[in-house]
Amino acid sequence: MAESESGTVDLEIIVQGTQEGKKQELRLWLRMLSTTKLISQEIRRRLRNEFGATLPQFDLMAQLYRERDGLRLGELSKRTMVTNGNVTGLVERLETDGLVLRETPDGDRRVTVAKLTKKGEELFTVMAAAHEGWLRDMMADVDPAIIVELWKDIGGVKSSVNNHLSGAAFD
Amino acid sequence: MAESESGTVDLEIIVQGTQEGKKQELRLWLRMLSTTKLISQEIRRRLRNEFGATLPQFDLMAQLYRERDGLRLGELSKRTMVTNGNVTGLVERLETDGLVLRETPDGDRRVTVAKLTKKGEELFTVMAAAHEGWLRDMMADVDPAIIVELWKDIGGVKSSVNNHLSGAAFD
DNA sequence: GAGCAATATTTCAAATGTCAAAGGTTTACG
DNA sequence: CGTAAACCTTTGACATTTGAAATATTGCTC
Repeated sequence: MAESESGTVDLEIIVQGTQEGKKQELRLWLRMLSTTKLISQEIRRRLRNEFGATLPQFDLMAQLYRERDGLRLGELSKRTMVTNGNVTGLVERLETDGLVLRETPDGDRRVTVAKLTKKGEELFTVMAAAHEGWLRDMMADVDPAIIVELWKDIGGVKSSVNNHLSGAAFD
Repeated sequence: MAESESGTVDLEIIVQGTQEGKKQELRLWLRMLSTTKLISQEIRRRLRNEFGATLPQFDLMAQLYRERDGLRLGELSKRTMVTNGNVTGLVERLETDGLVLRETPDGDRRVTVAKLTKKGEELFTVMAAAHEGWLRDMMADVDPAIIVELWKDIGGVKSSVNNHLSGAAFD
């Protein structure tokens, strides 16, 4: 990081400017998208082969795992970035498998809260450990310092995107 | 976690090591995933509102646009990172809308080649320009140098992942 | 307390996505 | 030739996804 402060003009920037200069964002986006797809597919494959689970199910369970008191479906929807209607079906299937249960709190009958069952917790614990290992494996060739830097810089991208949405959203 | 090179010990690494040290990859992955989802949703929304198109359709057309002679469905499947069966339906719908056409080459009747129609080309040209602009907007707050750096470093991640897949794939 | 806006979830139709199996075609080999 | 292996696409069963409309419940206002 930190090239060319004030005063001097950096050659690299000039080169970029003349070569392309405009489509850097598009190029970055395409690479982010393909890399994310690649990793997703790999995780999906392993979740399926080793646990008979799907990635959205894993994501949903991950959210419930860190909120042992359960989450309202709307909250689940926000945290998993999945639409409401989608959460309904997802939770339904997980309930069928006995991994999640639904209950309506006394105070407000509009609300449905989903929780992990004992069985769900146990399964998730195993899956989460495997999942973390898969990611370490996949990124094994990447310098740890780069990983930290990527995390920060992608955070910057995320913030920028959040500030330029047409609809409404945040982090 | 294999830190510490020879001689000097970097403070930052120590801090990382004591704080977490292990889950950096997972943390990065979660951020990549959420950021990608965020951008995807925004692009999807705008494609729908402004052009009545979907993101997978746009992706598919983008591939055909840069291969004016058309692509075999298998090639389309690889480039869009979508399964064969999915490409079939995608192309079918685009054909219904008159944006894409299918033809079987003389030499090999197993093959189906998809091409953009005139109408498809014209629509894609307009969409692509808008699409690029949206990305520039969304990433407007990110330093251009960071964008280039992210592109490179994510490339490194992609390579690493490709080298550690359980199934088979490449770039 | 009747009516209505705000909340929260579900339902619905259409599209996308995976995987596995089935269908044709071509190629290679004996 | 004739058959088996290899190749390419489609089909089928399910799961996920979105967006919009429908339901249900609560809370507020007059």
